[in-house]
Amino acid sequence: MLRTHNCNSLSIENVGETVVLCGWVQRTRDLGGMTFIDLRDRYGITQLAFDVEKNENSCLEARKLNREFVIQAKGLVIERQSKNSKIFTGEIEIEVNELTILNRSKTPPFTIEDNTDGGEELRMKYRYLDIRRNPIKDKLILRAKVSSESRKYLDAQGFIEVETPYLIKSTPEGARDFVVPSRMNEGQFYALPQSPQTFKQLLMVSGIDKYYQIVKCFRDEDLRSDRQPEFTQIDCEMSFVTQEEILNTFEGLTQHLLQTIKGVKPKKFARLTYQQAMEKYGTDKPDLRFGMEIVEITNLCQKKGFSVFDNSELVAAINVKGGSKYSRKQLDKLTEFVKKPQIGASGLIYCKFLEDDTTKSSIDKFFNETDKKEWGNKADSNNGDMLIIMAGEKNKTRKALGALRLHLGNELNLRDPERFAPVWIVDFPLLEWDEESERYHAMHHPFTAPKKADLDLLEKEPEKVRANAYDLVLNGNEIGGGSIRIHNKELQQIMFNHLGFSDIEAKEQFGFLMEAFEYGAPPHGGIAFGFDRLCAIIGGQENIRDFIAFPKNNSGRDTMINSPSLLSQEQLNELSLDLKN
RNA sequence: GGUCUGGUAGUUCAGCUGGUUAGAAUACAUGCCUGUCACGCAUGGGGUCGCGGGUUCGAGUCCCGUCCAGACCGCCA
Repeated sequence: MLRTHNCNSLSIENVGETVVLCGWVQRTRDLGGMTFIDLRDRYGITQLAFDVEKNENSCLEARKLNREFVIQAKGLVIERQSKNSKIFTGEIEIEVNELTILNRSKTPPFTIEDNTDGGEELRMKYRYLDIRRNPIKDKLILRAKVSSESRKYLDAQGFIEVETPYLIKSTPEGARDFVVPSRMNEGQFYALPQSPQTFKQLLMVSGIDKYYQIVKCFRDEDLRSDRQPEFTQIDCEMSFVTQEEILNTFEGLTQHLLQTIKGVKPKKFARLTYQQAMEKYGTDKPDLRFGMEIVEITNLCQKKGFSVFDNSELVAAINVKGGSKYSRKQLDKLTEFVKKPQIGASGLIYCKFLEDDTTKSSIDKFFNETDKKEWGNKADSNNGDMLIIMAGEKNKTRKALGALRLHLGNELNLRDPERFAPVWIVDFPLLEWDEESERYHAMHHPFTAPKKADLDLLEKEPEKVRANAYDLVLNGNEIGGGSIRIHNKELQQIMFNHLGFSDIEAKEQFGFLMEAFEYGAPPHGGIAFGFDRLCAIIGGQENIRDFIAFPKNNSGRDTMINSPSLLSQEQLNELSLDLKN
C-alpha cells in the first residue's frame, strides 16, 4: 500500500497517528524557516508542514517540489496552530519526516484550480490535466451518479439492459451515418448506429417486454454546445403499453434523478401539445422557468390603417415585465438581435405602459390609448411593463418571438440553473414537408405510429396527421423523445410509401423489421433520453462538453489525440479504398 | 454551406482616430522571510502581435485572402 489515507480523510481525531499520504503538489508556500505544501488528490487537500528546526532534510527536499509533482509523504498528524475552516482537513496538518518524489511534472500549461486561467482550447488539448480540476471532476462524478441512479430506477421497474451492436447498416433516413469499411467484405461498409431504434423494436418482438440500455450513439452532423458526434442515450422500449404509461414511467425516472441527485421533487410535469407550444412559445422546446408567453393580438390591431399589421397573417406580442424602463439604446439592441439573419425578422414594435397610466409606442400615429390598453389587457401587462410586438407570417413570427423571448430570459436572468421546469410536449405532427427534397419527412422517425383518429387524413392532408410522439423538455432543452411505434407490416409499408420509399427500397432497407412484424409483434413504444444533456442540465449547465470526459471540439476533432487522422496506404489497400484527393 | 465574435508573453487579457523601445496580471526563475493557506517582499528572463499578401514614409492597429477556435442558422428521422 502506498498510502494509508486519502487527502480528505484526516481530522482532529487522528492527531498522533502516523500516516502516509500520496497525491499531487497543489501549491508550496515557502516561509523561510518552514514550508507548507497543499497535497491534493481526488478527494481533497491536506496540508503538509516542514519545519527546518525539526527536520532540515525533508524541509530542503520540500522546497525543490514544483506544482503537480507526485509525492508520497509519511508523517505525524498534528493539530494546526492556525486553522483553516475552508477545508475539511483544516484543523490538522502532517508533520512530514519522509518525503518521496514518485514522479516529477513539467509546469502545467494552465493552473490546476477551480477558476483556471486556461482557455477551452488548451484545456481540451490537456484534458487529463483539466480533469484534475474540481469543476470537471465533479461533473464526471455527477454523470456517474445519474447513470447509476437511472439503472437503479429502471432495474427496480423490471427493465432488462440489453446491448445492441455498434456495427450495423447505413440507412438513408435521418442523420448522416458514420461508416466503417469492412475488410472482409470488399467495398462494403458498416454504419455506426444513430440510435438502437430497430434493434429495440426487434427486442420487443422477442418478448423482452421492458428494455433499456445506456448506449453510445453516433451522428455525423455539425456540432453545437449541446451536440457531439458521439453521445450517450438512455434508450428504452416497452411492450403492451399506452402512451400514458410510458410518460408516467419516465416522468418517474426523471423525478427519481432530480430527487436523488438534486434533492428537488417537481410536481406533476406540465404538458403542452406541439400546437400549444408553438403558439405560446414559438418553439417545441419551451423553457417554462419563466412566463413571457406569446399573445396573439391580430384581431385587436388590424384595420386601423397601419399597413404592416393589416398585411400580416399574425400579429403577436410578448410582455416584458418592467420593460418600460428600456432605453432607446436597449431597444435598438433588441431590434438588431431580431434582424440577425438567424432570426430573420424585419424589426419590432414596442409599446410601453408607463407608471403614470399612459402609453408610449413606436406606432402612436396609428393607435390610440384604448387600442393599446386592449393589447395590454390581453397580455396581462401592468404599468411599468412593455409589449414587444412582431408581425408577419405565422410560423416565422412565432419563431422570432420565441427566440427573442429566450434572449430576454437570459438577459433578465430568468433562467435560474437551480430551478427545474419539466414539460411533456405531445401530439407532434407525424410528417413535415421538406422543401429541399420535395417530399414528406418523418418528424420523429419512420416507425412512429399515427394517431388512430387522424388515420384517414393520411392520404389527403398528411401534414395534419398527428403522431403518438412526445418529447420531454427540461428548462428549454429537449432531453428525451419517443413514440408509440407501428407494429404492423401493412401500416409500416404505408408509412414508407408516404416517405417516398418504393416497396423495393423499403424492403431492402427495413425488410428485416417488417418481416419480424409478421411473427407476432406486440404493440410497443418507447423513449430515448439524451444522457449528456440530461447530466448537463441537472448540473445547471447548457454546454455538455464538460460532462463528457474526452469530448470533441466544434469541428469534430479530438485535439488531444489529434483525431481524425489519415490512414496509411497499407491500411487503405487492405480495405480496398482509394482516396479521391 | 452561411452569419457573427475572437487569435498579442507559458496563460488570461489591455493596446484609442496607424506613430518612438508592445504593456498588465498571473505563471516561471533567483534571493529574503518560522504559521502560511490566492502567503508576503525584491530582482529577473520571457513576444514570428495566427499565417500570406496589400495600402502607407510608417501596420499589432486599415484592406484582401487564408488557417484555427467559439457561439448561432442550415443540418441533427
